[in-house]
Amino acid sequence: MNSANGGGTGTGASPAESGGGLGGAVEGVRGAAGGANLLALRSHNTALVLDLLRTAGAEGISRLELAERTGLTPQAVSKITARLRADGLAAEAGRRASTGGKPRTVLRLVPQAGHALGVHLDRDELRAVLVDLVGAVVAQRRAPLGLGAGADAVVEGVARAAEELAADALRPPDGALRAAPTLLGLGVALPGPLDHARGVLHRVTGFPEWDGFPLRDALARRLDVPVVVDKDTNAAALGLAVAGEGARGGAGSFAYLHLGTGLGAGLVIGGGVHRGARTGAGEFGHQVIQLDGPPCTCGARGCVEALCLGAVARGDLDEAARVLGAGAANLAGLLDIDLVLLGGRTVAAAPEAFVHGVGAVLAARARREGGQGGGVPVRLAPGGTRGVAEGAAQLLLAPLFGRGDA
Amino acid sequence: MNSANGGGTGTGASPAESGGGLGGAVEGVRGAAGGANLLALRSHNTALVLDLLRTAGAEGISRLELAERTGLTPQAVSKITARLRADGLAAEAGRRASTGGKPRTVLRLVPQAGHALGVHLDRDELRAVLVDLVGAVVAQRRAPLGLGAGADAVVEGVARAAEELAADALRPPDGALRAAPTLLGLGVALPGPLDHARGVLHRVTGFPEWDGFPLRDALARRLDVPVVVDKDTNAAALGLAVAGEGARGGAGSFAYLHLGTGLGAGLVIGGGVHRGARTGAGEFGHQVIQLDGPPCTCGARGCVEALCLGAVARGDLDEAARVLGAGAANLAGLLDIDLVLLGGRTVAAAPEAFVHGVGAVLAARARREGGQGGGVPVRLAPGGTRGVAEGAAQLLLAPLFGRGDA
DNA sequence: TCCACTTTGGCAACGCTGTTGCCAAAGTGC
DNA sequence: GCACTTTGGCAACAGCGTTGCCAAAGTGGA
Repeated sequence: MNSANGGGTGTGASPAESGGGLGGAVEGVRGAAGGANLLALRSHNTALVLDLLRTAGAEGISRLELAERTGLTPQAVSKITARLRADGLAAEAGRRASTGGKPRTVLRLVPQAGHALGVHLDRDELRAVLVDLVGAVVAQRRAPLGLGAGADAVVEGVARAAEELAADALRPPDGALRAAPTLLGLGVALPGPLDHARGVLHRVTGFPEWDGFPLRDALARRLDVPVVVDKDTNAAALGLAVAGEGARGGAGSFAYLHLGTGLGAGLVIGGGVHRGARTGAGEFGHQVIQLDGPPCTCGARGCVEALCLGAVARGDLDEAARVLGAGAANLAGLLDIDLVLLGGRTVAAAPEAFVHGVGAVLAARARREGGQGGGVPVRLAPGGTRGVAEGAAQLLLAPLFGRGDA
Repeated sequence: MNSANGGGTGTGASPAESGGGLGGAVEGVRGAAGGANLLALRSHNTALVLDLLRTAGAEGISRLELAERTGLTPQAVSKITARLRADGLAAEAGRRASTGGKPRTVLRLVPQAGHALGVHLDRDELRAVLVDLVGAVVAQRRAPLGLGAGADAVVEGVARAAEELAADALRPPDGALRAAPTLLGLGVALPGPLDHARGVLHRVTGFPEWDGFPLRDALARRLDVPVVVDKDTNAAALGLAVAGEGARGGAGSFAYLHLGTGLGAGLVIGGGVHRGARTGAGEFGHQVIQLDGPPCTCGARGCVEALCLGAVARGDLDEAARVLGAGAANLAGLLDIDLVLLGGRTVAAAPEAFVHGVGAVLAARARREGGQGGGVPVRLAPGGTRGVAEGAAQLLLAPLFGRGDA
């Protein structure tokens, strides 16, 4: 309910013409400062139903089950789903076995009703995907990337990859992106802190010329579609949240810890990504866990990142995992999260060592506290780096399903 | 929007008879799992208006200003405020200067329209307050407390203090608490982890006999009013949030760090207290910031609490502040909060040393990050320990103003 | 084969929400 | 004293979820 910016998908570009009935059906038009009108009510309930339809996946879900899960009356669900069917977002898909009366009709989401582009800008590579409404990858592309080649070149590279993907998979009549009626927009994930709300980069590690570059507006102007930018760890976390990790009842909270050439985190609280006041939350790597410890690249001493990567460089994976676990335990204690997911190249190189090592620290902490249940579970994040581009695309899909900023 | 329990004030006791129009007017009856109906819509908007009325305080606020701030139409605000006036919750209070037309009528909250009891159980003392709708203390009481005297004695002591306060200040006809039509309930704050949702204590430091005691239900049965229990740090943080600390536009987020005989934190995110999945969030004191450091009472090594209190014991306040600052910087980086507030007896003994020391660490961190604005501000929490009982009372008032669990 | 029963889910009427159009009330300023 | 501006209530309205009712579509026993 507390969404300061109007939904998170706003850009400087012109508003969508609500073509095809998708944009207009679910666009949460909420009052400037929290006041909710009937449109907002409808949007909220529609998003809730859509989210359940998405979670149900291919096997679908019945109207009555939707009513139970949402708390709405069956008749309200019928009206909402009728609207969704009319808009092409949902469809009937067979029926359940009877329990003595008329069998329940099963509804499912129509994946082709909406698409989103996601781009992951890494240090040396660009990875772009086109996903449908359920998050399945429809098409993908890779290209080498030189962040040092200047803003115009990178923007052009991203735009061209996006256009090619959309042209291949959506076959628009005249080649313009906007002509594809189901394209919701483009999400971009990249390393380093940035202003998610305004779409402006702060610091791209190693490339100071990017400081303050308004990437979102530049891409929105170039492509004429809504654009959202976010940190790579946030995109990865969002992708994991949508994929069902820690989504127990849709209100799960977990931390995704990414250990690659750096160490960052994405926090999911209550089903949505927590970005904080200045969208700078998740600065996990420069958490100090060793006062006056070895110097870190950030200028401080004893950061988890420095200690952990130092241990990795020495080949001491047990120590690396222990250090990472200490940071994870601090995080788990502060936020009382449900789950810790580990990812990134360094973790992928020795998954068991990290999962076990971090898990051991968290289990020890739980025992000290009078352990009920054995502590916060630790798992390997499925998908690896592959998921970042998909998570970036989810930045556009999330608002449809009521997963705005927490 | 994600409130698993129905509003946070539910108890095992019978529901309020909605007498006087206060209970029925604002009780957020939301669907079981997020589905919102018209009643929920009304509750939401009413709470929003009440919150703005409370924030406006004695000087009041006009209908049009309410409309601007909420995003609702003036007519909707008129309807809502008419209902509030009919229920006795709001009243007209003069008018503004004219700007060329009819002057605006100023509305204000009627403080006497509602009351809540708050009790702070400390190690050796019980402190109870009765506050009105705006949070002003109407009456208060102190009593010695022996947590070792057994559950029945403590429950009886709390109940008696509550009854005396209510009898003195509310003058109920027959001495029964329920007879006081404006009493919303009782909030209890005490140290140590507990289950806020169920009202069950986990561990009260030094008194293992309290483990698992269902304090909320015991008090609710004894007094026959709604009861909410919470950690003392959460209550203090809630009290500070209501008092306007960090409430820039009602969506502020800050951390309250309490340094007394222990070290704990209360987190306010988006105007509401963040408690986490198992209501165990805010475990700040046992954050490890010195791997393999000196042993802590919790069994781990290098906890902030151990390091900080150790430095205090040595008389090295600069080091204590530096250590506390390191923990605060970790927290600020993870959550990207707006403000850090310091409180507790140990801080109160040397406020400047801690405020400056912690502030220096946060400022240094901001400089390393390319400082825009000088880092997260650090201030002394006003009110000191006095605020905990008032914050406990706010546990009952918060739902009226839309400040449920974040 | 028929019929009673159960369960689903649409139709219609309804209550209540915020919204819109209109206008009386209450000021200012020339 | 009159034109103008601004506030805020009244009445009609569209749209939300809700309720009452009933047709549709199954099962299961006679």
